[in-house]
Amino acid sequence: MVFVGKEELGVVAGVILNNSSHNVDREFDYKIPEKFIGEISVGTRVLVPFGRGNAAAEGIVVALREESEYPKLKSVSSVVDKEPVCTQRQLDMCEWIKTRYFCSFYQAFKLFLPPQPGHRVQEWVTLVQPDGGMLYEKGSSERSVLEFLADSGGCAEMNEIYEALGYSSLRSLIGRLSDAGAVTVSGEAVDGVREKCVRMASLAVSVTEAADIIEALSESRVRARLQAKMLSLLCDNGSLSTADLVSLSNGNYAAVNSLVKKGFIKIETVSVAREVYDESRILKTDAYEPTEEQRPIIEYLQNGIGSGKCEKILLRGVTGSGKTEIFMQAISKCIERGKKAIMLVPEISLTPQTVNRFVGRFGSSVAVIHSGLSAGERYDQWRKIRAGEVDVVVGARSAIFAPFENIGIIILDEEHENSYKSEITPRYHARDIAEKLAQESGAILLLASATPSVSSYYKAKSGEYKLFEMHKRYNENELPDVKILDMRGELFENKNSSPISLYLQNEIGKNLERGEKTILFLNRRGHSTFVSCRKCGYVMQCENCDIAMTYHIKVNRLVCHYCGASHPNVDVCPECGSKYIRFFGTGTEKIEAELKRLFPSARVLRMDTDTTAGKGGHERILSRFAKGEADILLGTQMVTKGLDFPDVTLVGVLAADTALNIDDFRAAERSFCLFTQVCGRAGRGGVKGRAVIQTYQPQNSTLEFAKEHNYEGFYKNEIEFRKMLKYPPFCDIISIMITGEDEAEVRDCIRSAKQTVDSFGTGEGHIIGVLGPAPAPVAKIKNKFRYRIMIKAAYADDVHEMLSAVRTRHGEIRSKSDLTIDINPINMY
DNA sequence: AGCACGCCGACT
DNA sequence: GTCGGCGTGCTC
Repeated sequence: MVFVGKEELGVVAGVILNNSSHNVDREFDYKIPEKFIGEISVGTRVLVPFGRGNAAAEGIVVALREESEYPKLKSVSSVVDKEPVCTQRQLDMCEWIKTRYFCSFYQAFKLFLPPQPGHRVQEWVTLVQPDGGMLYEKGSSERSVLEFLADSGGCAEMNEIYEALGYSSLRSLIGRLSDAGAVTVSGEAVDGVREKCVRMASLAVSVTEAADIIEALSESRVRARLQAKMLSLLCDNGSLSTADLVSLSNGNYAAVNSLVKKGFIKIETVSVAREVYDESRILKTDAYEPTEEQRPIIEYLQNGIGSGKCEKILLRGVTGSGKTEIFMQAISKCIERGKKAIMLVPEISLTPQTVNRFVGRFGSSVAVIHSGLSAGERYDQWRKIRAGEVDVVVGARSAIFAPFENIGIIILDEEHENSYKSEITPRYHARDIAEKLAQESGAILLLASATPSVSSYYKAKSGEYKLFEMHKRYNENELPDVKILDMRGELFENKNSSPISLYLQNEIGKNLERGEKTILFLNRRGHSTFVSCRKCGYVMQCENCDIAMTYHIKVNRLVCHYCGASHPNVDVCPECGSKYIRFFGTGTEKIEAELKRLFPSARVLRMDTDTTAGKGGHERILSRFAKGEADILLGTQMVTKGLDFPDVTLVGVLAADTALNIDDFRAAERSFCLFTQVCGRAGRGGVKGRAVIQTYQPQNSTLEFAKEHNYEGFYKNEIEFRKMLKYPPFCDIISIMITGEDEAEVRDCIRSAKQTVDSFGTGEGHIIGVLGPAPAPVAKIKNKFRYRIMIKAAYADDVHEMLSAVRTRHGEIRSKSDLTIDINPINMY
């Protein structure tokens, strides 16, 4: 028994395993051997023997106790972490996430750690008696394993043996050998990501002694002169990394070693944090005097921070109204009160510019987390946060899990953004997590957007959130004039078959003449959205997905935008053999070609997933545009965010209809945001901008509201529609999806899920409606069939029992198909 | 998830 | 008569 503080800690650990299976997703008790007592606490990862084969499994200790109700305990076999990697508070949150999003405990737990590629458990089998094999018959599998081990130097990894010998029941075989005392099995957790280490050299003698040594060495031959130079470098700099020492002296490592041998210098290995920004190159900024609109909001936030009372606030401020300054002054106060701040930004907006603004204000007390960082960089950011070295985290969705305690404020900028919702298990929404976290920490939750989500604005209007609004653009720039262009007359009246209307062509021409910049937006990449045979009507489809393939002219290939598969373009129809292949639909590549044709001298930059691949791809294109290397920026969604370009005076939305007509109840909301955002890019820096939205449904009310920059009007209209048809925020939508390669099995599973749903009836009125089962709109992706049931429930929490039952039932069937439950999914395909 | 136990068909 | 199929239950 060991004593930590006043608390008496037990010798039994409650461990939850890293096992996604629902059946074993619970606590298992293990004895803590004498040698590990004191090393293991709640929040430490351990390896334990699990199952009949005693496979080494990783698990997280969630409880320590005196004794177990279970009589025959196995023992913890090794300890993974020197220190606990999470707190009790975080473990409680895991439980909450597990319940709410129907993932396993360990999947939730992993959210709180930096991603660790290469982290795995190895099982080592070691030969005990070198001649033990003699006990077994020649040719027996036991004998083969022992011989293999002897050949491998007496020790091998379980997988290695399996791959070499291929026995299907290797584990039980090893188990028998272990019982017989011929081998031992041990587990080891290996890490792909480690601390970065640097060897630092410093003087082992005093500076005066060094001076004498330098003099003596300088008088000797060539090589010793190098040593003298190194010594004098160290005299000047105190200590240097061995690499710097070698490069600064223009020398080599032999000289360094020689100095060590002579005892003049000493070398220590120190771990260093990988830096993700260079503070010295970022201009320091100070808070500025807030405007009349900003002041009351800043004051309100500053008064609330540190009160220990959770408060939820929605800030609606038009683009350019100075929201960021409000965030920074609030964070400033938060730090002053000794509390931590989390600043969430959509991944796509997390540019060096964004980071620089925060680092410029808060210096090195900022940690940054986003997907562009290497695993090592993320790990170091995580360690810095955990060690309490920073006060502010700026990051994308996953930064909400930063290992902070004592949080004062959580900010979600662009709170309407879809990227806050995770589309992989655990399918959490950062806004929900933030709300829960703010509640538990007694922190301020600040949601901000120019076009808040309908749900959040509704909550603000009904008093759940406090609402602040800002209507003035900071530099008093006017919002652009928006023209809704009716494309219906284009072909027959204007005899124009180009996807760019004559009006827009004319406007682009004017901009080119005046040397002003243009942004064109089209929500489809590639050249043609589908390719089909004019003779038989066959549409080129992906072999693995139930989706038409997109033609990409640059590589002359057909590409599937769902699974990424591609194959060479076809000349003849694979179905009927005719040569009449035709390309339909318009993507960014086709527009690029069209612009070349219409304006041969214009410099066009295309920005989509294809041109921004790789690290810093966005940045590269945006900065080229900012530097004036192009006249027209053409791209998908990504041109609507990011840098501000002062000389953009014209924005064109080429096909508004693709956004307006998506089969999703949020189509209007998304379109409104999109158009508002993209139009907001026109006209900064004094010149009034123009925006042109091309559409075949000019009477559409969403377009009208976007034209007028009328969020309130849009909201009133939209909330009525949602209320009438019972859509969020008046309900939660739950998707139950089965995916698998065997279509018949997938159908069986979804039917059984439907039976379970039906058996709950309307769940005392909690269930508003059930749709399906039916194939999902994209019925197959990557060779997996997808069947789905959609449920509308007043509150997702109220139907938890029913969903739980669906999952339990699916577990009982033991099918190879997967079940996914998604609360308020973003993608409806 | 794995793995063992257990009860029914085609093989020496 | 046995070898091996995968249905069912358990894992601290």
